This record gives sequence, C-alpha cells and structure tokens, in this order.
Amino acid sequence: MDKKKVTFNDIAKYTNFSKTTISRYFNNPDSLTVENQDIIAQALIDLGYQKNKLAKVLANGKSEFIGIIIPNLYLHYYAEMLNQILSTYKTFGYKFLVFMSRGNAETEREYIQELLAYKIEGMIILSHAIPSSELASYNLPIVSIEREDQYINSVNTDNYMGAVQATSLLSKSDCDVLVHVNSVFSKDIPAYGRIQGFEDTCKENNIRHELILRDLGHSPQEIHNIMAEIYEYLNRKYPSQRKGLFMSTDTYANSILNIIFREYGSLSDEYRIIGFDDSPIAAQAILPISTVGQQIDKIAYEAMELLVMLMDERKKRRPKPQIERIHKKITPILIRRETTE
Amino acid sequence: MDKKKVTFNDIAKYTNFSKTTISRYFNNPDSLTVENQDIIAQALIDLGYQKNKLAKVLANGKSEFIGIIIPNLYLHYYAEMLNQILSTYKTFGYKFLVFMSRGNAETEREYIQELLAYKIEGMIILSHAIPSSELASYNLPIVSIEREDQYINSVNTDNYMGAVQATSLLSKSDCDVLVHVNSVFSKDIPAYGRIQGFEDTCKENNIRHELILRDLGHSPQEIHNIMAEIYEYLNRKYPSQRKGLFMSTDTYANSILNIIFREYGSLSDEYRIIGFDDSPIAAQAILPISTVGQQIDKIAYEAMELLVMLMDERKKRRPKPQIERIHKKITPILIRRETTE
DNA sequence: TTGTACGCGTTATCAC
DNA sequence: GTGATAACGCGTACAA
Repeated sequence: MDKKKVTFNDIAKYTNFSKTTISRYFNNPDSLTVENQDIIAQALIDLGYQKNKLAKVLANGKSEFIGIIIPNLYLHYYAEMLNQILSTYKTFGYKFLVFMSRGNAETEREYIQELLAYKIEGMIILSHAIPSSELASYNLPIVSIEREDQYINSVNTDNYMGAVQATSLLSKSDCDVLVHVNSVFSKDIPAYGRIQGFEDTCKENNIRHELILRDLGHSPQEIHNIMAEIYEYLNRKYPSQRKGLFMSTDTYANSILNIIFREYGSLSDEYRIIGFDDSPIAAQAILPISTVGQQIDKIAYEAMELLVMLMDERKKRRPKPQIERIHKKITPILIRRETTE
Repeated sequence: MDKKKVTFNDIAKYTNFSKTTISRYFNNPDSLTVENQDIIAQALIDLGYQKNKLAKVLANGKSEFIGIIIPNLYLHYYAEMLNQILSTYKTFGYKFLVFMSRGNAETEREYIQELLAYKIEGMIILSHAIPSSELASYNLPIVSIEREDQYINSVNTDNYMGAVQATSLLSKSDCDVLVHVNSVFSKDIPAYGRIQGFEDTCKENNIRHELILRDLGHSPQEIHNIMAEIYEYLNRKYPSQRKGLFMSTDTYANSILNIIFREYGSLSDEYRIIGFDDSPIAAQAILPISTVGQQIDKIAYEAMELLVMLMDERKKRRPKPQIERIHKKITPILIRRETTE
C-alpha cells in the first residue's frame, strides 16, 4: 500500500535538493538546469508523487475554485447552462464547487458560507432567492445569470430583443391578434423584457394584441389543464381569427400545440405558435416549434470571462475597486420551424 | 475593507484564550464552559471571523470533497442524476467537485489527477471512457452509476427487470409481434440487460419478436430519419399486424410516435409503444408515452450511502480492505400511459 | 477545563 | 541556480 503520501521533503531528500528547488521545478522549471529537471522528474516517478493543491492554496491563497449556486437541474435551461460553465474548465482552469438551492434563501446563505470557507475566488449565481444587494455585500467577484442583478455583475439574454424577434415573426404570418402568455414575476427579472418587447412591438406596429399573465402551473398535468383553459378562452374570444401565440417557454408552447393537434390532427390554421428557449421539446414536438434560442454556450463563456477578469484584477498588488456594475446582454437567435409557417 | 482575514490567533488574542481553545470551541464546544463559549461567540462576531476549511483539511486530512465525473448534461438522465446527487449535501455534508468529460479517456485521466490533487475522499463515476480496472487502481473509494463496473462498486438500474416489465405490458395488449429497438453496445454495460430481459421474456412466453440493434442517430433530425426507416420496415414486414414497440429511450419512442401520429392523426391501432427513462418528453409527448421509470433519486441516494460507507471505513484506524465489489440494483417502475392502451 | 508545541504540504523571502 | 527559514490557518498529542 502506498498509504504514506510523498511530499516535497521526500523528493528533496531523494534527490539531494531542497524543498525550494522542488517547488521551483513545478512553478518555474526554467530556473533549473535541464539535467536537474530530469533528475527530479525521475524522482517523481520513482516515488509516485501526487500533488497536493490544498497545501498550495493555503500557501499562496489561490484556490482556483469558483462557486456555483443553481436552482435546479430538471429545467433544461439550467442543466445546459451548468453544462456550458463546466465546459470552460479547459479554457480557464477553474474548478467548480456546485450547490443546488431549491429557492430557499436561508439554505442559500449556508451554501455561500460553505463556499467562502473553501476560499472560492468567485461565484456564479443563477438562483434568485437572495437579493443582489446582499450578494454584493460579500465583497467577492460575482457574476449572475438571468436574475435580478442591480448590485452585481451579470450576463443575460437580451430578452427584449428576443421578444421583438418573436413578435415580428408572428406579425408576418397574417395574424389577426397576437397573444403573449407568461407567468407573473417582478419587473427587475431580466425575463420581464419579453413582456415589454412584445408590447412595444405590437404598439409600434398597431397590432391587436393581448397579454395573458397568470400562474401557468408546474406539473405537466397542471400545465396541460391551464393551457386547455387558455385555448378555450382564445377560441371564444377570437373565433375564426388567426391567433399568433408567443409562449414564454417551449414547454407551454408544446402543451398548447398538443391540445390543438389532438383536436385537428394538425396545427389548425387559426393558430401560429412560437416558444422561447429552444429546449429539446421544441425540436421533438409533434410539429417542430419555432422558438427563440438563448445562446447558452455564449452566455456561459461570457460570464466566465467576466468573472475571470474580476478575479484577476483582485490578484493584483493594487486592485482597483470596481465602480460600475457590468451587465452584458447576449442576443438570442430566432429559430423558425413549422409552427409559424 | 476587511481584507486581512481573521484567524484563530486573532480570536485567541482578543479573548485571552489560546488557539487550541478556539479550535475546541468549533470541534468540541462541550469542553468549554458556557460562559467562555459566549465570549468566543461574541468575539467571532466582533472580529468577523470566517472559517477556512482548506487549512482544516490540511491539518486533519478530511476534505469532505467528492469528485464527480459525468459525460454530459444535455441528456436529461445525467442532469437529473447530478441533481439528485447534489441534493444529498443536506444529508451527508459532502461537497461536490464536478467535471464533465465528453467521453475522452485522456481528458478524464487529467480530471482525476486534478481531483486527487484536491484530496477528494471518494468519487462517483458516470462516464465510461476509462475501464473499471484502471479506476480501481486509484485505490480510492469509487461508486459507479450505470456503466461497466467489474472492478468497482456500483449502483445501477435493474435493466433486466425493467425490460421484463415493459415486454410483459406490451404482451398484454394483444400484439402480434414485439420489437425491441436499441443501439449497439457492449455486453458489460448494465443497459444490456434490457436486451436480455426482452428476449428472455419473449422466449419464455413464446412471443413472436424481433430485435433491431443499430445506430439510432444523435441529432433530432438523424433520429427522425432512422425512426422513419424503421417504421417503413415494420409496416412492410408486418402489415396489418399489431406491433408492440419497446424503444430503448423515450426520445426514440417519441420520435416514432410522432411519425405515426402525423400520418393518422392518432396512434394507429396497429402500434403499441413503450419507452425507457421516464424523461420529460414521455409525459409531454402528443400522446403521453408509457415508459420504464428509473428511480434516479433512489439510485443517487444509494450511491452516496455506499460511498459514504466506504469512505468512513477508510477513516478508521485499522480499515478493512474491501474484498468484494458491491453492486446494487434498483428496480425501475413501470409507468402506464396512453401508448399501451 | 485550558495551554504548549509541533505537524499538515506548499509557497515566499531572503540570502548565497 | 540553489537553499534556509518563515509563513499559510488549523488540528492534536501531550502536558498542566
């Protein structure tokens, strides 16, 4: 058993160098002669050395840890975002300590304490239980994604532009009325831009429109029932008129599409539908659903790039305090499929 | 700026205790008088102390880190599994260091080295790029989930039983022929049990059956095309006979269901379909798809329980070497929905 | 109940 | 180019 771990001390004795030289071998190899490098390299193999980054962190203060707090992973959006964030390891070299908070603020605070105890250098926040003012008080580089971000840096989808694109697409398909279906939430959430974008576009172009804002349910069954209600309502209110539906997520879009399709065996010509997110369901639906695709890979990359910049600044001898919060917006991409033709 | 971090030393001076007493306050508070506890508690607030677990780890060797290597997160199965694993933090207290390897063995080895450098106490492996024999050689508590597991501990779905349940359900709906559609993979993957379960059940009950094993495509478009081919093939080979389809994933099941539904405006009576995984698509399909639900929460919990047991054993003064690998099987749950009625 | 002294494995600061 | 030595922040015999 190789239970006893090999340290710089062991290597030093084995090679008749000092600990310092061994350290230099790793951090500044050029300062050793090539022969000595080889000697040490061989010793590492002979002894079966294994790095201990914890000791390194304790000594130099750079943990290379980034904390992530994410609400859940059953929503494809979050899963894909985490996917893309983790994928930046190859580029930036930071390791990720991931916590899931199901929306409980107190839990989230505990997680942050735990992250702080592990000396994370920065944090990416996707959850929304804690107000940004409080997050900012931790005095740690923080980048948020798609949440209230007044006092912290952020990278968000340009929801407004996404809504404008979606609304414009619907308006081109000769709809008599446009309807935006969304849940109710605060105005400081980036996603609120979808509502504004829809309204502004309709008003600017004098398009008849309606906003349906209500709780849209969570379980598939709930969602189905509520969508059925909305469908009935629209049929009554706008009989034999072409209705252009801008649904706030692909899940809702799919649900109402299914209801229509099961009634007619196709998408009734009275309806046009566009979703949001470009989640898998949009492509796998009975009729591929037009949608607004968030550039999750780009958002994740920009968030990391921004965070790395902030963390680097902090490592300088004389770090400049950050004056203004940075808020980046990533333009989404309109994806035209069969529900808007 | 509170740049200078407060240490036990500062607290000791502030309270006129020794570092040891401060340490004991955290690790064995009962050994102090209540009054002294209060004094220290107050000092922590006054000074704004913040734990440093890295220093603690270096001193006592217990990192409370678990490494996770997961192939991706765009498959709902993996996302949900990670979801459930992360959720065990509240129960077991272990922190997770997550890496994504997109199936590259060399990359995976680098990740393992990195994990080892951070002194993880154990590892959960969901990826399959590295053979279990090699993983075992790291001499670290390891639990794998749903992959080749000859030389390591594992927790897997009882794929065989799942297939038996699915096949039995199909056989009860008066099918003339049962067909299992799956991709091709090695026999030492747990999912191979699905093929065996299907075949055995058919043979035991003298049911006419066919196995379609081939590459089933990856992009939605590819999948669609291949499913269309299979659909044509089945129609030619078994005209006007009722075909019971056991698809290896819900994604495939949904794809072929869509093809049929778009042709008939409903699920033709010539077809019965069951999928596998109980992924969201199964519930959101045009017709809710019957499926075999993996108990992901249970699998994750059992994996952690097993891993914690192994890690605890290792912390004992005289750890018993593990002789036999432990392989747990979790029975999946048959979910009857509308495609098998 | 509390304190002393040393160890954990690495880096940083001086020297030479 | 290389080496002592002192940090880094905490745990733990052992002693008192």
